[in-house]
Amino acid sequence: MTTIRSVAEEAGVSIASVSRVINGLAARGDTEERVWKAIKALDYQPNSAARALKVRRSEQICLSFDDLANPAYTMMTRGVGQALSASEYRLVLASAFSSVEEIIKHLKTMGRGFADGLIISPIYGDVRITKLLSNLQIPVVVIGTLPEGINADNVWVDSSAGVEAAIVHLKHVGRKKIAFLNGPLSTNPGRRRLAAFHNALASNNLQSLSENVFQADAFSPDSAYQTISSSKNLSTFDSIICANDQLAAGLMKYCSQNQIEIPSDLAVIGIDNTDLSSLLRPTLTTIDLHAEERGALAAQLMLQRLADPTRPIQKIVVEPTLVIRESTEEK
Amino acid sequence: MTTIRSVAEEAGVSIASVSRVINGLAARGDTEERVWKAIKALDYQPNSAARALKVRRSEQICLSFDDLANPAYTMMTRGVGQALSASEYRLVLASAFSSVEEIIKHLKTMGRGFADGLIISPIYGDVRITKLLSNLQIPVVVIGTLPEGINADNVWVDSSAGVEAAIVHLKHVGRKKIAFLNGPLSTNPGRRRLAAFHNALASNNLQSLSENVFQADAFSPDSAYQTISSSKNLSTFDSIICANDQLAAGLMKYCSQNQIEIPSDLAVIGIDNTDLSSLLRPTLTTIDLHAEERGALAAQLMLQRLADPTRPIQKIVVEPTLVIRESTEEK
DNA sequence: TTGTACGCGTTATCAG
DNA sequence: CTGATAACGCGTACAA
Repeated sequence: MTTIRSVAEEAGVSIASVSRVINGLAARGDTEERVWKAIKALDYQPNSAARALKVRRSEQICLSFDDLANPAYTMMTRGVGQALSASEYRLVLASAFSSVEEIIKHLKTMGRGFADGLIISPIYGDVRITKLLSNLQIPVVVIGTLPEGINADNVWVDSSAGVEAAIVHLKHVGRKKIAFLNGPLSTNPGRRRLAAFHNALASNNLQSLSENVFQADAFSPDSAYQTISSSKNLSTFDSIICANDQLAAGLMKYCSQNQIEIPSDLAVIGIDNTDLSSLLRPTLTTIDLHAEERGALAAQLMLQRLADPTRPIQKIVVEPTLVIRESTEEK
Repeated sequence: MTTIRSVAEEAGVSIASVSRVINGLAARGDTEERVWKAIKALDYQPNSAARALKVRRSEQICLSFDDLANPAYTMMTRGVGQALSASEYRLVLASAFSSVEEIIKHLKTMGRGFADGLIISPIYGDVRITKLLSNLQIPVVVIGTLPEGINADNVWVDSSAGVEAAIVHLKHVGRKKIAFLNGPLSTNPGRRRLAAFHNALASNNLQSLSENVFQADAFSPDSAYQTISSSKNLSTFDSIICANDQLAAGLMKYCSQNQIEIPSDLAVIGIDNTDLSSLLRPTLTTIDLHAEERGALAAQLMLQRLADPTRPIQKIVVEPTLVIRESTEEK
């Protein structure tokens, strides 16, 4: 193994000089030159564990969320990864595959100092998670709604405004009987989007028809398909907003199999603007929540906080964008 | 900060005893009890940097690939993440966002000991990557074709067999004029899948029509769309195999915009069996290369090698599966 | 400007 | 079975 000692020997200087050269501190020209030469010759790489132990920084940032299967999180991961790739920090992934217990396990190990910061998108409102987060000794950036009592940098998107815009749009293209296909109510997005739906109906003077909420038990196409298949009142509505594109895709599959024409029989709107939305037939009108951008913003917040721990807490609000495609064209 | 010393003090024993208790070595009943009590009381977590420095293991496994934007890699990541989540190892992501230079940068830092193993899917045949890989001091598992001269555990899928099966299937449903929509030739999959196409045509006594290869410059829907739009001979063919589902989706978009009926005018086959394939209209016949499973297998190979560095090199071959859907139904 | 020496928090060795 | 102590590789006072 090639350590800082071997380099020092090779270059004929002390280890202190090698360390200084590496960390860009003052050194005489020829010393510097010899050190770099030795480093190249031996292909020396500072040991990150020793360095971390000494400087108390791991140069790693942990990204934690609930389910990598959800494309929205994939997009976020890309944003974070891209923003971090230019920095000195590595990205450690801690996806929990939809289990609160796993997230808690992860959070507990965060005290070990293997990460300098945590970016987390906590979709379950579990109090244990909140408690662990608030006890954390490293900076936290939350993507999504900030849990009660947590004071952290935050990237937030007003999904309610997106749902509102969707309903305004539906009204504008002449739809009045609007339904909502929701994901699990055990999640923050599920609860928030449903509430937004009801509020938006009211604020637009639209009737809230009975049984206008279809409740899927996961944010997945299959779950949407099951839910819709087993409920018999879809034909009551002329339009439906889905809590994400995956749900919309599952719904559209059901429609195409049951001779329900989109958009003539039923207008459909999704959320997230995933790749899916422009590839489905018809193409899907959707609320872009800018997941990738939010990931990048969260990473930037983290880098800034790491660079200056004293700066005031920041909250960045991202505005949703309604992307209009074929699935809501006028009849 | 609470260290092993504080725990020792609290428990009234030596730090050596604390270390032993933690690592499950022999200790007298009451000693053990007091140590655990102190650990709970102080909420002690061993510092991972100090531990890594001492035992020369970071308990991290690095996953490196070229582009997280490609759903196939997302699926792989999930497989790896899930397989690792039960282990003591963390998953460090090093996605390179389609730049060879970035991969090389990552590989160079692997010498620092921040990861105990590297799982990599090198799709560019760059010699510098091969060289860096062979110099690595930690175990490597390669997903995909093993670069010349590299001796590593390997998870390989015979995509040629998949293409062959696709062509047999097309022939069986009465298609004879088969085209191929390829991704970049600068990638291993691009080169291999194209070769497989030509071989399969020959072995099935099918005519290789002129200009039967459409060459996209990325494995993305947009790229497929551009490529097909700017080439005027698509109507020459009655069927087309695409180098992945993304390309197929882009192609299908073009078709639906240009009144080309699938499957009656053109049968379409994709590769990867991503979520997309069952959600597109018509649903897409595709070659499942079992990306998630390959990721999980690679992780298992890595865990096994880490547990026993002397075990012989393993190569796991995954068989592709042709998933038949609507896009290749008989006319 | 350079070198010596110490400490970061652990694990592991070796006497007791 | 336990406790003192020497590493692990690096960064940095402090002294030269």
